Amino acid sequence: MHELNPNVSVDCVIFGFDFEKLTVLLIDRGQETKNGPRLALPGNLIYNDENLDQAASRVLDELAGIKNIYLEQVGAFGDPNRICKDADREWLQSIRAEPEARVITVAYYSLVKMSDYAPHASSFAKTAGWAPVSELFELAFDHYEILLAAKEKLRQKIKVQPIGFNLLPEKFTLSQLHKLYESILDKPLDKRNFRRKVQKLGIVTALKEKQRGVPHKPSLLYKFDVEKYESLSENGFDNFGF
Amino acid sequence: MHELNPNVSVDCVIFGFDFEKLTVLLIDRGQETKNGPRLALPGNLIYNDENLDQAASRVLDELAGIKNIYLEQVGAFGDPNRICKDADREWLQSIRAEPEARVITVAYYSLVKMSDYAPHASSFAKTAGWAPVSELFELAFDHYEILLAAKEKLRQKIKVQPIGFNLLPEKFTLSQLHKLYESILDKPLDKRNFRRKVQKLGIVTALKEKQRGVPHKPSLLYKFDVEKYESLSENGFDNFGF
DNA sequence: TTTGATAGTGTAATTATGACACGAAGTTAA
DNA sequence: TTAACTTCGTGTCATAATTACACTATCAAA
Repeated sequence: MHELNPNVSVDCVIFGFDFEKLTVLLIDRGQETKNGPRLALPGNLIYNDENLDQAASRVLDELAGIKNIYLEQVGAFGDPNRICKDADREWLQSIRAEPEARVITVAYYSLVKMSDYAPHASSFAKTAGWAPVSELFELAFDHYEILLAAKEKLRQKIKVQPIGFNLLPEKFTLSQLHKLYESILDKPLDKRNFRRKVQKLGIVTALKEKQRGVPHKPSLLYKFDVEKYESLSENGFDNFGF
Repeated sequence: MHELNPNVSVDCVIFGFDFEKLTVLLIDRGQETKNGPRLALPGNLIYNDENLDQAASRVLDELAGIKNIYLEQVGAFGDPNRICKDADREWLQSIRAEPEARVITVAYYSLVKMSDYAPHASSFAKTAGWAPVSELFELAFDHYEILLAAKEKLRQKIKVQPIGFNLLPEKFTLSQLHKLYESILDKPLDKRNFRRKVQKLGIVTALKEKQRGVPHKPSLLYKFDVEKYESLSENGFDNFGF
């Protein structure tokens, strides 16, 4: 039946990249609650006739207008006190949860091309906006904990699979890719070694086109080469790591 | 309140190692159901006043008498049809789930020293027993899918952290460790290269003691050296990979 | 034309990996 | 007691991957 499950929600950690830092999409719950910060991850209860992945996609679309993106489960979070029933009563009602129910949440992270998604307001969130991950230190509920877990999953995943391209536009420079990897891995990577490695992987193709309008030497643009990536994967190659 | 949550369960993939193959602890539900095999992962509904990790530990203890072991979350599984309400009505009742409720499960995997745990029967399971992972092809509900996901998590994890020792007795031989890694990674590893790598890691210590009672040249015994491992970890070393 | 900013490039030393074979040390059975 | 069997334990060499490191080129703006 198409009804809300009062015990299970999904929360989405939507990562973006502003060419400088890794960012995350947050919603502003409008008013300070007694026990917590205003900023929260977009999330909502699931319906009983959808699976978890579908629920995450739906929430992403409803709350941020985002469709068809890279989405991966982080895990389930279920501390009995993860939501404070007193302080967050109003909030719980606004998402149609029963204020007395215990809510377990399944967290997802997703990677989007930041420019594609101008955050929009919804009935649930007064406003939504991008915040640099490294400048956040608290969020509502247990969402900061979820954010850290998502960041860690992303870090591990990107060491092993070339998913970073989901955060960049179709055409990008190797410097941008470089900074992206540094942001996610939280450590400096040698420029020349990075470029050598990327080029040896063989999954980026240089375009016959340069950056325009920059006040310095323009960089060659590259694209992620899906065909090459897939043919490598099919042939058992599985080391796309950094 | 200490009551069952009808919508959320935990299921545990308990891995063991019989010195030949990776095994998993399964319970036998006693009778064939209309739609599925008898063998299932140990699992049960959670209580509303425990967190998910606690629930997994509790279930492990109740269903298999296992305490204080390595435990890691695999993820949440929530397909609306993961449990067939008609065929499994009896089973649902036996674990006190409401037959009409939709149950989402949070899966964990754990690593135990097989010899420490003689599987026992419980009120939920007629019998419990170890089965080689590689010889299984179906399980009740979506448990085979969960098993595969757990195996994959374990594979990824062991590439990066020395958790394999949880599957071995205190004293073990390098050949046993070697076979363990081959079982988990599902591929042959060169003996000499493996031994070189393990020894260079510096987290096993040779004992002044040999294997006894084997009908061939006895092997030196080793132990996992927790202190060395921790001091390496603290100093930022993080490549325990294979 | 100078300044400032980023792009783009190569080498050499070190370390890690992968392939490969045989004598040693026990037990068992003839 | 000897022969057969099984697993243990070891080293080298070729190749590949990683690390550390510095200067010139190209563009825009002042």
